[in-house]
Amino acid sequence: MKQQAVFKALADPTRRAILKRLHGGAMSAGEIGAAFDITGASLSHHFAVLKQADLVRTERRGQYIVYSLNSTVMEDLTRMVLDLIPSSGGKGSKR
Amino acid sequence: MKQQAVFKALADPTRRAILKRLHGGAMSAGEIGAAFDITGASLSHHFAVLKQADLVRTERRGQYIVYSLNSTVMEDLTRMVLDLIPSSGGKGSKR
DNA sequence: ACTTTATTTAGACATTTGTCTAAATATCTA
DNA sequence: TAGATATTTAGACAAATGTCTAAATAAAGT
Repeated sequence: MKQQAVFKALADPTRRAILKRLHGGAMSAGEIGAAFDITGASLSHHFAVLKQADLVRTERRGQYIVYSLNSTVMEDLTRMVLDLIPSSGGKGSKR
Repeated sequence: MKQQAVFKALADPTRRAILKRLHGGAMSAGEIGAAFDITGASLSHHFAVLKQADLVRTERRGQYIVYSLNSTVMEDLTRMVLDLIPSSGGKGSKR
């Protein structure tokens, strides 16, 4: 599974901000990057990490590359976290 | 808030395993460490990271130091993650 | 008081991470 | 085709991370 990749991806504040930025819907790399004070190259690196964790999807739209949240993996994330917490009804609740 | 510290702490698989190990209740550092193939010093480092994130509590019990989950912060964690996911009723659902 | 057991601290070291600049690739438009 | 715009890739570099060994601290049992 991609558990490790997902948690690693979430460990960086810029990447968490990118995910939040995508709540409103799909955006191009440039639009997302406008909110951050780092180079496009650094942004692209963060996108790669998010993509590897399968947290975002990409689609080329002409000149642009459009990013969107992968809600499936987002749900997996919820499960992963709940699994970390006791008494959540998950595998962890070994009573 | 400790958001960054919490996500950083969760980024390491050993630390996530430690948290899971504590589901069953409080355990001494040594008991926890028995499950891992790293030195006590490395374990201690992981404990420090978890403590800084306020994910665990410590209490000296004679010769031992006993660790337990801090369920308050665990709940905060849930909120943080849900906040990362759209349409979860949190701040993110700006509609 | 000494010894043993449990845990942390200090310091070193290799690996990973986040950032940058410069160059490459892809697409659009004149 | 040439030039402009958007994004990624390659390579470098400092800082952070996870690990180790050795030494320090704390409590318990003789």
